[in-house]
Amino acid sequence: MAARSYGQYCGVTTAVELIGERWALLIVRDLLVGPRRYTDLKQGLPRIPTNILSSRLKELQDGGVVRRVPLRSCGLVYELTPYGRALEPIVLALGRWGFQAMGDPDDGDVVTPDSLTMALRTSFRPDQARDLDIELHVGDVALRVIVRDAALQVAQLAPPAPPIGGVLPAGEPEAVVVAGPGIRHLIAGDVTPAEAIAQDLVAVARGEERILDAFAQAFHIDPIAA
Amino acid sequence: MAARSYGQYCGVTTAVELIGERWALLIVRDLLVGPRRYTDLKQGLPRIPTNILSSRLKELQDGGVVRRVPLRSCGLVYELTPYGRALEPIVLALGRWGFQAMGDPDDGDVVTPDSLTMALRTSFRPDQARDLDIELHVGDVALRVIVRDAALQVAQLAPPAPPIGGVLPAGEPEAVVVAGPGIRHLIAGDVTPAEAIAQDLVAVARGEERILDAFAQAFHIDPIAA
DNA sequence: CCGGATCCGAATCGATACTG
DNA sequence: CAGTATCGATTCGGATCCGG
Repeated sequence: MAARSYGQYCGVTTAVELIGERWALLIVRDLLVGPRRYTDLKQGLPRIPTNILSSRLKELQDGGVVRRVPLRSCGLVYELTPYGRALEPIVLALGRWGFQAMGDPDDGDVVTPDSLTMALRTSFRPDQARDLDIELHVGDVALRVIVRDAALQVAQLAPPAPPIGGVLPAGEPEAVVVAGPGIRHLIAGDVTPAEAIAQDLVAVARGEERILDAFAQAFHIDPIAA
Repeated sequence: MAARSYGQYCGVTTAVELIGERWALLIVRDLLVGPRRYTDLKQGLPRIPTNILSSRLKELQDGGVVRRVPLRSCGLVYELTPYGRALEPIVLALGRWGFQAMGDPDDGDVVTPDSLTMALRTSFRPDQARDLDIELHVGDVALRVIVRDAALQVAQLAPPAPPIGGVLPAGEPEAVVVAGPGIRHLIAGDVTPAEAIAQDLVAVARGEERILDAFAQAFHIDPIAA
């Protein structure tokens, strides 16, 4: 009853009624990284009005997409239901599609830990990836990015405390990579790793610059054939 | 500058800013069937206010998703750009996802030729499909559905004249199938073809009832594993 | 008929403040 | 921490109108 109906009996329409409202899919995006508390979501979506976050969570619960789970250690988290988790390939595909249209960031655009985590998942190519273990900084966000046996693992380091259930990987990364928004040119294959360094899109603060070859191979989004 | 920004530098966010406004993805759904005129779109989306249709088309053009093409035979059509057409797997996946949540139709819900066409594409399994040629009626909508060599072809018959570029298949269909909304239970595999007939979800008006076996095999959506 | 543009009331959204 | 309340700013929906 939350969403005004489109008046059509159709799967796409039903889907859009469930997750098509403003902010809804971004909430799902963040929950795909892991369960989150109300406050975590609010921080990860800095511009969302709190009443809207509240409404969306209620609607997503009514739609069977999200579940509210009390924690034994006080507090509660929101997490995706299996049905909600089934959106993962769709959100990843949307991320790849939208990636093509990303220009330079507008003033005030931020990068959040969850959005960057999903961006990495979005561009990850299991079949091309060799093992890799780096610390990646973009803006304020710091992630530990580990590829092992064609599997991607991302842990959030700096801004807040590690999220619930997030286990910090032991050991030291092979390298520390510091990047800005221009890193998308590396992922898009517009520039080689060497060019990316030369143009200051990316810097390797510690470790060998050759690590970027492995990075660019593991994380890549092909342009849409015209 | 149409869409209010979410303030994040992220592919998913960019995608949602391009196609996340109300009605936008349904316009894309219809355009995935083929180029459409303004009036076609308005008919296929009976509840869309005309000013909204107008705004969305403008925004989709600005976003590089839709193109406005004047026809030599007078008039003009909207069609997807290659970038817009790249949404096809996403829209199909969303249709499959939303299908799981479809209950019975609400009062006033309609089925349109384009939505039914996309619903068939959504549920089509090329690897399982044997050749098939039927006329399918759901509500007022009549389609000619042809499977040949694991390829699906759908032509719209009754309500309006065949759409631009739509070629009516020659010859007679093997069968005429008349269904209601309950056909989704057949596609979901909740019922066998025989049960679907017994429960009056589907009727074979002409031809052999066994044709439904081929139909159910070609068009199927697996439930999401819980 | 086609392809919209305009106007206006209703519903939603955004920003801020406030509470258990 | 996890929301609710309030209120002005936008957007949406429905109807009408207009030029070709």
